Amino acid sequence: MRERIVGRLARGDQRLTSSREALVAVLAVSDRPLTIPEIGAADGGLAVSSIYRNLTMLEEVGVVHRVVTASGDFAHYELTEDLTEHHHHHLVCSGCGSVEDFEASSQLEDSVRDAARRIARRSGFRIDRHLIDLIGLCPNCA
Amino acid sequence: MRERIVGRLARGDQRLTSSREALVAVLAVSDRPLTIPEIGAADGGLAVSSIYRNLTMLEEVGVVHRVVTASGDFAHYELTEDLTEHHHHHLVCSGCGSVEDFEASSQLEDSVRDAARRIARRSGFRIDRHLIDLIGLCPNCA
DNA sequence: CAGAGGATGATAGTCATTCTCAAAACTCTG
DNA sequence: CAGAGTTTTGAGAATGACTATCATCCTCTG
Ligand SMILES: [Zn+2]
Ligand SMILES: [Zn+2]
Ligand SMILES: [Zn+2]
Ligand SMILES: [Zn+2]
Repeated sequence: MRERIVGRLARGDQRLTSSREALVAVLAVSDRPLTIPEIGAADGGLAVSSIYRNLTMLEEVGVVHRVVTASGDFAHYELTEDLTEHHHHHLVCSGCGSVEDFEASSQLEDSVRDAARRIARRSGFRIDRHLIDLIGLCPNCA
Repeated sequence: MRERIVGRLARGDQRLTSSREALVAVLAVSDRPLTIPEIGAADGGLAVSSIYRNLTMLEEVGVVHRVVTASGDFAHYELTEDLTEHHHHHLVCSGCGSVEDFEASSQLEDSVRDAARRIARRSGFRIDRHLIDLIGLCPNCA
């Protein structure tokens, strides 16, 4: 895993500094996508501007994925699926903005892939990934 | 349709002014969600602040739905599905941010509803709606 | 017509995110 | 280890989508 991260960084002429390793470690330990404030709190002494700069760069080289749910709210970050090798989707609370992971049934995944193939043929889009969000209110907000 | 819009506005103590009717008309004619600049261009002489204010209000009373794809990019607006009576999903270009509509197969819709039921039971979330985006590059950007 | 309540639009404010740049921390050679 | 060259960091300024403000304008009712 560390291996592959170093590899992807190298492909973009970037190094795995201790700040970046700390960011990745925080995300690796969480079972859900985290916001910048959450990451900052977990990591401790890393400047906000550095968190943003490094996460943006880590996204460009394919180590990290940015999850946007509502505008004007903090984005959430997680490791990319091909690093964790765990394809999943999101359960989003429209009250507090929190995000949790869930795994879809293989029937659901198959249906989405079918749809993607069909739509790609018809529309001329090149489809790279899909996104399935279930949106509602978490126990706290309900 | 105009009927139902007036009804929803009234429920929120709001009237259907000519500005609001113009906004709704622009959205009703489009086959895809539009950004604020697009709506402004289509409508002509309506102040940007009024477009924002009215769309926000129309969203609160359930006439309009705001579609957020990337942060720092314009949101897109469309009429709510229970006004158009046309449940659909989105094909999003990660290059230029454009959004198109597509209709999912009933098999896909069934699978999502199943997943929602199962996840709701397990997690305690109250799930209100689902979102399926296919993300890739449009013919222009590819 | 007067007056009250709401709608409009120009502009100022907010806030997540990005940019800037000087200082600090590496890296590499000798 | 020194010291030059390069990269990264951090504090604060800048950006830009969006929201709040408020004086003015409309639209009703009586
Ligand atoms: Zn919540
Ligand atoms: Zn999936
Ligand atoms: Zn495009
Ligand atoms: Zn659906």
